[in-house]
Amino acid sequence: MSATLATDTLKRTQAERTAESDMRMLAAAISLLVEKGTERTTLKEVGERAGYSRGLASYRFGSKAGLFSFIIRAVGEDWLDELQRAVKSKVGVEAIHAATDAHYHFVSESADSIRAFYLLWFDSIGPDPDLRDVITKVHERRSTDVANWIRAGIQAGTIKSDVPVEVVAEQFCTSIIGIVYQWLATPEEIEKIHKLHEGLKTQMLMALPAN
Amino acid sequence: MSATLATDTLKRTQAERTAESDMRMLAAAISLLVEKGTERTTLKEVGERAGYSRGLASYRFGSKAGLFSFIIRAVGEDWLDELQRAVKSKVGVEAIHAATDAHYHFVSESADSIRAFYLLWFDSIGPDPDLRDVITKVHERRSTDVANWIRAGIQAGTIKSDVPVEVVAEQFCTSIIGIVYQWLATPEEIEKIHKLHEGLKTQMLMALPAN
DNA sequence: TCTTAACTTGCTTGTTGCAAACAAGTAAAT
DNA sequence: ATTTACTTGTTTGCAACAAGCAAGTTAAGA
Repeated sequence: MSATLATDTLKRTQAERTAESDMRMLAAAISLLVEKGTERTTLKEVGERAGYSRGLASYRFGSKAGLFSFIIRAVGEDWLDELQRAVKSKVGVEAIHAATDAHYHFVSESADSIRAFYLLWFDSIGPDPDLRDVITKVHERRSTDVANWIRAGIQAGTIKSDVPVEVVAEQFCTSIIGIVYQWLATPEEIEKIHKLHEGLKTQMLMALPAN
Repeated sequence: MSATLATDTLKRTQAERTAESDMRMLAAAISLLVEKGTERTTLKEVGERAGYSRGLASYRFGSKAGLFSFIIRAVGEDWLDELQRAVKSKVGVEAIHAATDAHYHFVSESADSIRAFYLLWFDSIGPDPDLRDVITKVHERRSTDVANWIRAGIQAGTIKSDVPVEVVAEQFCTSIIGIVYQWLATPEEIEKIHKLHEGLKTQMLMALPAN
């Protein structure tokens, strides 16, 4: 019993305790979301699968919506950064293509955290203003990232200066959402998902003409 | 009391009885879905708002998933037909543009039934195989409709014969889904929704080049 | 500085309210 | 009379919250 956790040799600080229970409940929630979807994921089971009591998830996150927005924050931040890293210092169409490739890459690897993240994304349509706001924030962050890549392309002279930057950025993000829906609905058709990503790349190529 | 329903003057056949309760529960469910979303719509309230007992919706549809797939069938069929009617005998890019315009038109009119339909559409990601199958069917129907418009355009000679028909059709449907998500998430930004529809039209124009 | 008492925070258990699902009954049509 | 539409009773399970227990933290008095 004392050997279940490497860090279990007594005297953990309170901060360490919550950090660990947060991490373990996050992992438990993600695996449950992937297994059963948002509806049938229960706070009770999250706590128990994490190795705690049935009540802890409720207590810590206040509500199901609270847990869900915690997950989105935790996974979302990481992931936006990951996409940025894939793009590195690229600009214009190159940046967008790199981001699209990276997106397909992560999706095809099917990391549980990404799948859970997008499950919650589509759950946000419901009238929990809590969740909705968090998603809206992630969406805006993504959209401005894309717009900035386009603007940088214009400045670098690889994209005509009269393209409607924000509109194209929104189109890109909208297409990504559509693709993600397909992926969640029919994860087995990975080849279709790949084609849709490739199609999006050529679509952006046409929407962002060179000078 | 006796005047609440025009058709209430006794002696209705069993078929009429269920047809009416089905209709009234459908209407009640749609209004509840629009007001509260899928999560907080209860079978109890559907029955009561329709003017029946708390138990009827449960009894008739068996489960929440049962009610939801009934709604999708009822609204979905009508609506696919409506789109076909807007397209009439047009083919090729013209047909797709007409369908896109019609889609925007219905969405901007914000008929409750359409909104409820799409709320359920996004709910189908969860692991209710029941709902998922119904949605998949509607999606496939829509996709083949689009593919047929493209093929007809090729036959009519207005579209080059080497375009990947199914891929473009899937791209179109995927973009529509993305746009619908935006509409559900931020219904107040109707101008953005309009621009996304227009953008989709030019996107399809480029994906389906003339001979 | 050690001890220990007061407190703060993490976590658990008890309870309530409510919805889904189903069973068993009543009323209306055939 | 029997099938079919609908209602009412009951069970089960979860979210939400309240109240308690246990572990960690701070500080006063030696």
